[in-house]
Amino acid sequence: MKQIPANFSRPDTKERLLDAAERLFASDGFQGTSLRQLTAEAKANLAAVNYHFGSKEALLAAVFERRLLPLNELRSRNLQQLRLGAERPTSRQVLQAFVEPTLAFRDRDPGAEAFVRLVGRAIADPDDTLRKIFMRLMEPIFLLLYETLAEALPQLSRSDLFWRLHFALGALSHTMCLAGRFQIVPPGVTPAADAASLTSQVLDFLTAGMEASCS
Amino acid sequence: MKQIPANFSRPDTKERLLDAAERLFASDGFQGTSLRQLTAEAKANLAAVNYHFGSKEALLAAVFERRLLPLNELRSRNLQQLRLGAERPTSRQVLQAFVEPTLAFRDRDPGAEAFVRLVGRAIADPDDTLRKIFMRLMEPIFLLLYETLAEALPQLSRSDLFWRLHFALGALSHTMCLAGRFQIVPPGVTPAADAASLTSQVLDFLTAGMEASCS
DNA sequence: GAGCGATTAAAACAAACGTTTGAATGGGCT
DNA sequence: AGCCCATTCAAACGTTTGTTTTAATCGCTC
Repeated sequence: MKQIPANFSRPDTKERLLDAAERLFASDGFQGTSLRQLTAEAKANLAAVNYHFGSKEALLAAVFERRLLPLNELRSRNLQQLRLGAERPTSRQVLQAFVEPTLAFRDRDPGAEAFVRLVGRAIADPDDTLRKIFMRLMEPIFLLLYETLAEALPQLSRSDLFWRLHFALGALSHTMCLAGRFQIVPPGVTPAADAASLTSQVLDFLTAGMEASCS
Repeated sequence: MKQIPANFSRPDTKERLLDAAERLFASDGFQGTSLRQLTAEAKANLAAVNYHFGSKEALLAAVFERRLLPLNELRSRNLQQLRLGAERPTSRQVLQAFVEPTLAFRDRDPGAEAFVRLVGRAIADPDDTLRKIFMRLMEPIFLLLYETLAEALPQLSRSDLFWRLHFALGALSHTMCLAGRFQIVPPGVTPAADAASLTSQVLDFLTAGMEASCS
């Protein structure tokens, strides 16, 4: 016999599913997260995913869109402002416009950290579905970032810039993915990881790398 | 009725399984690769995996050990030589000792490219099993790399160096993972990807980043 | 030829999976 | 009260999965 709770329908079911999905996709991956696990964590019924989102894949897309669209909106605004400025932007300014909102995003609410981890890993995820969703959402901002950096670094060929941007994105993605969790820590190392000092450190590294002279 | 081929037992079954596993784990991930898919590609029977390796997980470990142990041996020798030298190594020399064999590895045989992709992704793989195998095998060389860099960059605090090493490994991993395959290419970009010029480019970037002054 | 051990095969097992189905529930409206 | 629609529920469906089981095959040795 079916068990139906006293307060049958809850208006926040969709949100609970998104929150649980965000956490579990970040920690266990898309394939490593079953819908039964996910709906248990969300205190929802298994069929709720198909009802609200249509499929597991569509839920994944919704998880990404929920936060990545606003984040990219913010990044895009930052970059557009630099391009409209009176002076040519420096590479540090461009990178900062992209990196700062990204790393600061982590502290906005409890779920955001999981999201940052998920996005940090997305670029290299073995799952085609996940990687394709991510790339679709990232293409416009990637191209804008690339073109804005090209303005800042006119001495670099487009292909060299392309490679360097990938090195930079690799470094940033790894940083996001780590989220201050280290499995191997050498003696004498106590890595601090507040967003502001981490941002400063990664910008030092990336700016120097982008501006390096060719050998 | 069982179908038994004329030449019943083949001495290379184990190797074919390892090769197929390497390719499929690299392209589809550990979880995304089924044993049926894998044994079909290896032209072996489903039970062969359990017979020769004991489990899917043990096969994964064997795939990693087959190439990563010799690669790390080579990296380790390179680094040890630098530490035994008369002069303090430069950060570029240290990074080169680590990066060069890694990117050059790709060209040694047809399967090695898949392996490089697999390793490039391993650091951030959502699958715990895979990541743990990888980290177990990487811990000694990671610590050696860290300590050798500490010699090269005595002006950096150990914690700053730790972060920068992670930025560098993120950039390298992403490069390995990409393997010259790009989904988003801006107009006017024709990225060349031969190992030697790629190595030079990534070393320029990483060296500058490691040596950046703090802001 | 018989026995042995290594190797291979197909079938079987138990579990897990995303999706679908049909019924129940609750709130709003007439 | 009855109807409608949105939402939730448990069961069912068909498929897939890693592992195990049992028997057959082959080469070697005596």
